[in-house]
Amino acid sequence: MNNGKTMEILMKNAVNVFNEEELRTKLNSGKSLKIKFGADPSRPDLHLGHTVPLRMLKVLQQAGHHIIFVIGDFTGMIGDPSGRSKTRSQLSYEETGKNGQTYFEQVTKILDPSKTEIVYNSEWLGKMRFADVIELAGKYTLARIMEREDFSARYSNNQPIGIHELLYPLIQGYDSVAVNADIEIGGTDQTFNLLVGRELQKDYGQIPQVVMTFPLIAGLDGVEKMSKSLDNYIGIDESAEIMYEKCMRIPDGLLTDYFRLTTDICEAEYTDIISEDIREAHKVYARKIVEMYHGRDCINAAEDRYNSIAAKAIPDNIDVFHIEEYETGIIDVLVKTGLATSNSEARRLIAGRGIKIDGITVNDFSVRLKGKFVICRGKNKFIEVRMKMI
RNA sequence: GGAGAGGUUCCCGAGUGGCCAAAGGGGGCAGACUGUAAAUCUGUUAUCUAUGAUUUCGAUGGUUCAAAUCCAUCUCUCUCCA
Repeated sequence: MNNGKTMEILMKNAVNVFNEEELRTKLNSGKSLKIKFGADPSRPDLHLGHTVPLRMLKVLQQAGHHIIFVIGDFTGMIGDPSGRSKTRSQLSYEETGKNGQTYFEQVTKILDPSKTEIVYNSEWLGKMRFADVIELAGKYTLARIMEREDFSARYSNNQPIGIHELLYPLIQGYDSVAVNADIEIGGTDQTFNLLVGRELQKDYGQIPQVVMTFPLIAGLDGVEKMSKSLDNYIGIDESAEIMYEKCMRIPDGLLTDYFRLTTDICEAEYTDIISEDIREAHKVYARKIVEMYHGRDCINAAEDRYNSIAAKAIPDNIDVFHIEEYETGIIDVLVKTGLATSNSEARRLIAGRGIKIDGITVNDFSVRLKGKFVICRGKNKFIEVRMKMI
């Protein structure tokens, strides 16, 4: 891939580039550049939202550049106390190491492992003495930190701001100094932090990194950004069937963004399908995503399963749950299989006509069950139960 | 160091002695409609051996026939002043 093409793809997707001229110069220098990308160490469960910048990293990789993943294990080990009641679980060295490994396995579904390096920021942050921290803190001013909108908003609303929180941008920015990054990539929510890195590099006598930010995609709820904790995500580790199903649930208005930011399908092609038949467009997207993360061979099975559920039929390969009893009540079965979390919830679901056995709605709490049957909650949770046979 | 405001069920937030398992909203779940979308409407959202019982309103103890509500102590959080 030539530099012009690389530049074009980056510019097309980036929200902001600081700044474009520097980027062009660096790309044309002929050097293999160091591209920094920061990663949260706590939960290495990547979803499609993460793939937006990852795909840009791939483009850079294909142009011969070197990716450095900085795992923020140092901050992970301190634990961020801003969550109030819960003290965030502190991660051990083994855990962060393991998470890093998992992370690597997931990102290499997209990236070339031979050009991808993982480093942990505890390597340098852990060695800093207090004097070093003071020196770092002295490079920035309160006024500049307060430029960050969330800080200033919290301040004017009399919300607490921890001193360590003020330091976070500096800590993260220092990572850029430590790895001497040429370019840093991140989501638009990281803009401020990335720019701090750029400023700090100047202070430490380095050539400042080019900062590029990319859009965050909204999750399946259509409002919030995609995130695991909001449960509105499509995980790249999820099964082909689940992926397909979730893709079909993407709100119509967001499909264009999903196509643009998470696939290679060209603009003309997807805009055509979307304007013609939005339903078909979802299918095209779902197939593409399954293909990307599970391979072409998995597409048909995932699609068939989806269609059979949509037709209100029971899918072929559903989870089987064994109960070591000959006979028991419906409520017991719901709780044992995890379809309900308590007897009360089980009763509620039955009262609300949300439970079916072999396709027939249950309307009596006292139903006794035995043998083999398929039980479902709502429209898409199915479990085949096999009781002990006589 | 001083002054003040707070801690309510998944979240936000009402509730100042019985009608409180606790308003309202959000979110979740289920139903209708549909394209397993969105929007809309409905129901539901502590637990249990279930027309009843048990536990829940930061913690512990107390007052009372009766406490989320009153008192004491403790604890945590936030704001302001110095």
